[in-house]
Amino acid sequence: MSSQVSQNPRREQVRDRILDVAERMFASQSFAAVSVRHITAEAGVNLAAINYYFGSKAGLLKAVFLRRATDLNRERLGQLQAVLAAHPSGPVPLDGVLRALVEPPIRWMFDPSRGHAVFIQFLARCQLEDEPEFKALFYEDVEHLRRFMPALARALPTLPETELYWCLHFTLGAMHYTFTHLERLRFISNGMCDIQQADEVVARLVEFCAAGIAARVGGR
Amino acid sequence: MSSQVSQNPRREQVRDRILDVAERMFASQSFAAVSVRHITAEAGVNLAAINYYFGSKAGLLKAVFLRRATDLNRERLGQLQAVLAAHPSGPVPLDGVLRALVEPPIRWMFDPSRGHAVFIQFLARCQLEDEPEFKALFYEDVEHLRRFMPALARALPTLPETELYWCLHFTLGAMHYTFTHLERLRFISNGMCDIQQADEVVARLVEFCAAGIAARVGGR
DNA sequence: CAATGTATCAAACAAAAGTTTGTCAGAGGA
DNA sequence: TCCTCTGACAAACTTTTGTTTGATACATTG
Repeated sequence: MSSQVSQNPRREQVRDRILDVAERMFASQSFAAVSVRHITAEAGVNLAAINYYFGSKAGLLKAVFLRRATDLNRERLGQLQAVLAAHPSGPVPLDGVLRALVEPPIRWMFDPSRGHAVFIQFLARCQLEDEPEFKALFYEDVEHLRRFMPALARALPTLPETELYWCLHFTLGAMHYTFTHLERLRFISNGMCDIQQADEVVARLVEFCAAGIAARVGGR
Repeated sequence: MSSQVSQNPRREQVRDRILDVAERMFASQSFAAVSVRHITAEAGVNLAAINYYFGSKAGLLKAVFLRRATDLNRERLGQLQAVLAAHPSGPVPLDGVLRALVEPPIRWMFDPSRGHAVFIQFLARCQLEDEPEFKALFYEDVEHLRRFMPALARALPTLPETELYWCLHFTLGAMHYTFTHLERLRFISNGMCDIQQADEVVARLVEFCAAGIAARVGGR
């Protein structure tokens, strides 16, 4: 195991291998439950490598987050801009806005290539970490959700701002739960809800939330 | 600190104090992140007390769970039975079924007395613990959710079973997220969504989910 | 009163944790 | 060739972890 480590002359390889393993472990276990010894052992690198490359265990978590968070937010906002651009004036379809919010992460979730699927679960789990250092990291990430508020306001011109926030909240909830508890849905339904296609999940999610929001508009 | 510990002749007092502190700490931090030393220090009891009363740290978590989980499930199922009994034949109102599902925990969440509010967050967080010993504990708890399926079927006779599971899933998601991320809703809305009343949250949640489910029935 | 069992305590235990250190091999530049 | 810098390594470091151990005080029971 230790003899075949040095067969790769590439420099970045060790760093990326650590990030991949850490991403996977932090996705299924809490920060405190994962030890740097487990990560380095599974990655086949030296124990000191994490402190060498990332300064500390906390630095590693940050690096795992930052490696992909920017890309995900870019996808979301790009899709949002596309919807807004398609409707330059007047109302924007609610479906489109919601889709821009939930489709990119759901697609990542079902993406077998690279660690995209794992990252989504990592993201969902790490939001619950309580250490202030991490909270600040994820609160920065919340900022990009604020960009969806003007779009929602354009899709629902009659709804007061407070209502919009509640709609966003419930939508994020249904999405978030899909990240973390999809396995449980499969279990509780005795395998009936065995989902392989991202499109189907996105369609269900968007339809559910759009209807829930529409009820606020009409049934006031 | 240690001199005023023995002022209470009651036996159960130490046990309950440990449970209260552990419930609170496990609600805001992961299992691995909380040490028995932190718990016992905060509870003002001896370090060995946890192993004495609960056998192990894992046993303590189980005890925290079992202390209130039964009561919560009883409330839920009681409310469900009341709705079903009020409509002995024919269709059951969807609102009532959903309300039986989400109202008890949301009420607990806003209950200032005892540790009810903390327990709900404890419950939400611990569902993500990965150790098989705990997973089994919470999968038992999933069983009582299955009791809601016949009721949902009576409320939505035309919907296939798979659809019912999805509706249950999204509803649990919106509810669950309210448990864990209510603080974030307050933050992202700049305090506009400053909720104090359980009734309002329940009403919003039930309305949102009922409409989302109704869309599946009508817009097929 | 004597005996028993329970609850609490300080102390120690072994294991695991994150981090630091010093050394060595090798590539690249002067 | 010599020097320098980077990366990888084993080893040790200091805390902290969960758990166990006896000893002691006290209430209850015989």
